[in-house]
Amino acid sequence: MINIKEKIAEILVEAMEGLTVEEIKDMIEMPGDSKMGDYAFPCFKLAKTMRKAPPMIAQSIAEKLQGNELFNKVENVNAYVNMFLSRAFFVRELTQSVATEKEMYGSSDIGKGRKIIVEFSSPNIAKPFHIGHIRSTVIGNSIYKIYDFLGYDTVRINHLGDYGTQFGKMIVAYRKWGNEEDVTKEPIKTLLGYYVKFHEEAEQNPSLEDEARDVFSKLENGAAEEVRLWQWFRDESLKEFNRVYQMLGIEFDSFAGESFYSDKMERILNMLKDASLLKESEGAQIVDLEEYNMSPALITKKDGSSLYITRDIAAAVYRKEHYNFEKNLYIVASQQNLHFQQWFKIIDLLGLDWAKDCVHIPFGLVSLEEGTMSTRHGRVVFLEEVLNRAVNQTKEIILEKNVNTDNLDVTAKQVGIGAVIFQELSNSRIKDYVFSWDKVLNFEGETGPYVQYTHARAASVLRNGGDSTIKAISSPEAMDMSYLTGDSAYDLAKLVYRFPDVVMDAGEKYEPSVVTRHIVDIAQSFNKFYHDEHILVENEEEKRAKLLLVFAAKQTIQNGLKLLGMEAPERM
RNA sequence: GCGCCCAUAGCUCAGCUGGAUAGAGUAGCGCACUACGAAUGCGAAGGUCGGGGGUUCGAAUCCCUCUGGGCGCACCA
Repeated sequence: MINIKEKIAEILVEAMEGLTVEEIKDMIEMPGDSKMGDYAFPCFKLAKTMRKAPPMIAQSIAEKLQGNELFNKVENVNAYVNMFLSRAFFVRELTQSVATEKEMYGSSDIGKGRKIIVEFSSPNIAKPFHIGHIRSTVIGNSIYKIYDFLGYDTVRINHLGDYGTQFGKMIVAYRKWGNEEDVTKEPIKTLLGYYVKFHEEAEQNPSLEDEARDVFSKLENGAAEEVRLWQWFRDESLKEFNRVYQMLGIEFDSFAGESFYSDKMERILNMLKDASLLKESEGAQIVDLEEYNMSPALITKKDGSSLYITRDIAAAVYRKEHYNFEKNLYIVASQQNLHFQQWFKIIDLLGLDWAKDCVHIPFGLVSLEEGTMSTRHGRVVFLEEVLNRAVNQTKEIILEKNVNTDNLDVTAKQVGIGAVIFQELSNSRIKDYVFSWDKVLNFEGETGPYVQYTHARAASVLRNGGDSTIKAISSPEAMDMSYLTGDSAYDLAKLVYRFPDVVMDAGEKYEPSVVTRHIVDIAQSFNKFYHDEHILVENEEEKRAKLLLVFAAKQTIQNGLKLLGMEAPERM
């Protein structure tokens, strides 16, 4: 498809000395108000170099552009050059591209041969998968989808929290109060119970903490009984996690969690020693980061056992050697900002120049109305329950509205789970939010169901279009686009046109909400078009042209939903 | 105490690397189903962009400062 900004810049470059096409391109704006044109060029900055008043510069530029086939009108308003595209020409270009590229519309090959690792979800074994975990899981999955769509060679890693002192606690608790039958029957709830009980007891009896650390130390040294229990807890937990991943339609390329690096940490310790970075303090080994304005990083405890920072360093080194990534992304809560800053600095100090390629992508905190979520106090909302309730609610709505679906259960799942995902990806990552049932079960306004509904509605129109639809899509070049020059049709086309840029932008910012927002805009614009214009008209030429635009909108919404990790139902 | 993040309509949030009159959704109010799906659309109303300085032709956006909130800061992850 033609790149309009570039085209404009190429024409303008002749009129402006000393500026490159790229620089001019960056100066071109797309006004929010279409009365001021489709593209605009502010001339204020040029005043100094060209030594002329901005309005005069605008006037001469406008004259240069007038008469070009790309534009319908070019005018000079308040030192802005406002450009109005030739609508028929534009809509033709656009709809042809979408009809040709279809499910690849918006994709790119800029990532070809470039490896990117996305670490996300990473729940703690033996603890429930609660609503706090949805963020890393869903945001990470979408970032993976976006990079995949941009042509990158992606690796999804679930860095399971399957190691550490918490397992010492779990094992101690199991031995004191647990039994095998309960764990097998309901693994996570039972294990959580042990964990909670452990902390209650430990308040009275602090020596339990030491006992737990001791047990973890044994586990790390390969003691048979400890390893057996740990393995069992891990297996049972994974079964339960996989059920949630399946509901969400999320997969991973690797489940190499923290335990995977158990035998790779000694090497890291040696590297740190060789670089003279290790220092003893209060019996523990630390890296002093004071001159970088950070608190010291604790590498090993006084009993010699490891901490997660060392595992993260070991994981990064392993990944560099095993995958040779170009970028290594961590979708982890903002609470861990300092942790990442610390160990990024440490690998930098180790002289590993790829430290700069490791990126922490933080997101805000989810809390409950009654306060911060706390696993050990049992104050959590289970993700599975949220998903199930959303699905049930959807079922009720479908039955109540008596709409036609192919399959009630499948559709309810697509819409209900989609609603939860969509809401999660609606706002900027970094914002904190308070979980509320009312909000997560509300399907009106800027929600997933709204976008999916719009998609289904477009699908319905295309079905009703029958043969005309097929002809429109198969030979888009044979269309009379003058039927698509009305404001609502044209506004829709402009939004569809921006989709590839939006995907790119979302990738650069690691921000799926950019895609979410944009498909809401497209849906709104489509619904307006739908109300303003009759699509299935008598005139075959007009009908086909309009169906082609409907197809372009529907396809773009679908591509966007896929990038969020959602389904795009044909009926709902 | 130190560090990082957030603050825009009653509520939840957009606002692109500074650009023309700050936009959606939601709640409340008033409309529109004899056209292709009303989980929809349209209209009116709703703002000292947390306060104060500064840079600039131009600031919600950049800099400084204050206030309010969140998170983190040694043997958990």
